[in-house]
Amino acid sequence: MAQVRPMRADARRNYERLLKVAVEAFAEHGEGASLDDIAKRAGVGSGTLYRHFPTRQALLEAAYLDRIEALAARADTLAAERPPGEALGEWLYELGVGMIRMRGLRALLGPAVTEGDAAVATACGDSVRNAADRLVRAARQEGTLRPDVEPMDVLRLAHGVTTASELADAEGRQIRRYLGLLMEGLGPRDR
Amino acid sequence: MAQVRPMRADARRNYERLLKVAVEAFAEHGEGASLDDIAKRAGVGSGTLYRHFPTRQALLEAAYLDRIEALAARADTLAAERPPGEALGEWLYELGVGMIRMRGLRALLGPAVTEGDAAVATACGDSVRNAADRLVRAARQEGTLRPDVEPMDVLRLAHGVTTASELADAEGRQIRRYLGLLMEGLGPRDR
DNA sequence: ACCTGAACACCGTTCAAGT
DNA sequence: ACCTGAACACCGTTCAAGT
Repeated sequence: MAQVRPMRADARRNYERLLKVAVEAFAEHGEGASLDDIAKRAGVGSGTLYRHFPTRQALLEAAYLDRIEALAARADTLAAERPPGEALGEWLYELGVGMIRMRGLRALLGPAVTEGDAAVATACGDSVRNAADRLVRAARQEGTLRPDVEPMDVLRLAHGVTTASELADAEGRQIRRYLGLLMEGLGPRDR
Repeated sequence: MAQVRPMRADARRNYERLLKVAVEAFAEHGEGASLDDIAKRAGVGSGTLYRHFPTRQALLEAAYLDRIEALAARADTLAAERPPGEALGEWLYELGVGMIRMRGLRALLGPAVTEGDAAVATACGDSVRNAADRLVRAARQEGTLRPDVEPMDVLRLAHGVTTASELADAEGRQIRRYLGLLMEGLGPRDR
């Protein structure tokens, strides 16, 4: 692994300003927020934005990296505090609430759960997939999750249910209920 | 209701060419297909497209109206042929397959299941909601569907599950399985 | 009554020129 | 080494001029 050379002072400053403005812009206008506008609001030329973040996905990833890591850490906390099935359900709920509150997070997580043969190995994707892996494995062992359901299935379905609850209302008030119905379906067969 | 005056011959011709090209373009490039390109390919000025279809939604609706009506009719056929729960499941499956095959149909149906206090009363939306209404009511009566689940909930969740299966792979090979898990969750509580 | 296409605004992306 | 901003391509939308 190449040692990452420290950025020049002005580059570092621009990088940080861009991230700060990007989070605001994504919150305001969703994942489609104008990149040109972000550059302008950050007071840099558009070329500078592209230099630091060659694609929209790269910018999204950098902007939400810390919240993704917080979510991953939260998975461990929940796993330690509650029985596996409950931990998984609560984690998915918090993930869903995050995707609704921080518009742009969902756009970032979509590709991470897509069967993209390559190019999906992003840092964010790995964090989320690993967290889901741990929770799903435990719930399966406990017997509260069907054995044929994979972590990726759970992530995709949670993503879909979040979308569904956003269709109900923009604030996602149905998310808990919809996730409950999903979890019921993911439980062991019993008839 | 105002009597709809017949279109002038050239207008009618343009209208139809636009629809035909639009279906192709949406299939090829998804809901975001370039309107300018559609006009060009249909051999009309861009103004003509806007005259006939003031918004992208209006074009989507006109393009898919017949398939929506076929789906609504299909609901009645299924209701006559199978027990209610099965009819609902199969109908949702066919709806999902349609949304994956005809990219653009999902974009059309999204707003139709959104809690938009107004402006949602489109012809397409009404057809789909009515069909879902009949199937859901019957399944509830039969006892294979939880009584607290509304038709709109079912439509939204099916929409979400379809999105989830498209995340798995572009052809939606998981849709049957994912819908099965959802239907399990929508069944009566039994423990 | 309907159509055309130029005009305008906006956005993404690249790259030559600057420091 | 990094930044700037003009330049280009593309798209949505409107509207004056045409038939």
